[in-house]
Amino acid sequence: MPGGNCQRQEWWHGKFRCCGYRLTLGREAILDILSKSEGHLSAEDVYMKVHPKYPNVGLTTIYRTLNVLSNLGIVCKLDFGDGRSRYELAEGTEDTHHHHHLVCTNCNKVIDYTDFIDEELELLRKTEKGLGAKYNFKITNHIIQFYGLCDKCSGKE
Amino acid sequence: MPGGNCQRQEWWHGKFRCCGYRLTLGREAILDILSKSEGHLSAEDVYMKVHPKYPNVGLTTIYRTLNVLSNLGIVCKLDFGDGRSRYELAEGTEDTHHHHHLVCTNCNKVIDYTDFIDEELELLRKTEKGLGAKYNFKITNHIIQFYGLCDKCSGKE
DNA sequence: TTATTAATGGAAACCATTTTCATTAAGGAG
DNA sequence: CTCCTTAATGAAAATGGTTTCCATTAATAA
Repeated sequence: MPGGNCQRQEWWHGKFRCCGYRLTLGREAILDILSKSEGHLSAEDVYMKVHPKYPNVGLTTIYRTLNVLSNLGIVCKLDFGDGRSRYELAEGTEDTHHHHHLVCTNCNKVIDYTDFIDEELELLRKTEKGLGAKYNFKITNHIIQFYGLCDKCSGKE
Repeated sequence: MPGGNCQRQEWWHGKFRCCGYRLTLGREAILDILSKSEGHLSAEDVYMKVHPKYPNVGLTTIYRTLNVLSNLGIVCKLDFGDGRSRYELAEGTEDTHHHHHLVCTNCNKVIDYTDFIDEELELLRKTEKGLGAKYNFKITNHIIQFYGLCDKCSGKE
């Protein structure tokens, strides 16, 4: 598992290569943005961040690249119920700490939390192993999300 | 918590009433279909099932009703990454057993599983309580999903 | 350097979902 | 039971995130 920026690039490089993908400027730009931003970016968010530095990278490429990255397991595609997909670097991509989400169903605010991670990891490991074997499923990722009303929204009613 | 069909209807009736919603034929039809079907229905799935018996219930009403039911916590809105939302009766709506999903990112096949539920429930109870207090979040629902490649799709590579 | 073919961008297409608006009907008041 | 208020509805149109098309560009292997 890579550590620094250089090694990380090498890693992506390798992942791309061995799957027959070409490493282009646009893709590197997108990976760069993702690794520098805190999660939950929509395709358009990524576009807005990439555009100033690389004005010739179109939104279509953002979508295509995010799909590729998602298929490779490098980014995780999320849905918070606001009609657009969100993307963040998947765990295992160094400096990404294991976390999950608390989503307000009213204002769509999202809180990352890292509590109970140890117990959670224990259960997840067991579950992944058990389910993987039972259903012959090759598990690559998981999502845990809690839904409810946030501080402000629960007060309003 | 209601048991039979009659009591269940009473329960919905009450939930609707106390929130100022009117109980219409269309809404009852939709609830009826949801309670008779195994989960993971898209809005259009519901429409197709409701239509033969109630041809004058439009797709718009299906969407509107599913939203209302989702807000009331009667149904749970899910996303399996295939571009359309899925709905199923939320837990706590009797005969709905606590379960989660195993989603194939290649063919979108979904497997329900109920393994490790006891340990999971323990963790969830703790997490909900802890997070609820810490962030002053009123948690009403949660989702746990594992992603990966199913039996068939992992063999293909 | 050249040839092959994946990658790209811009425009158009797609399609699930939402909005609009005129009409209908649920449910409380009398 | 009837009337009245207003939520609910359906059909059509609008919306908007995402994908597809296609001609052009550029990354990689030979």
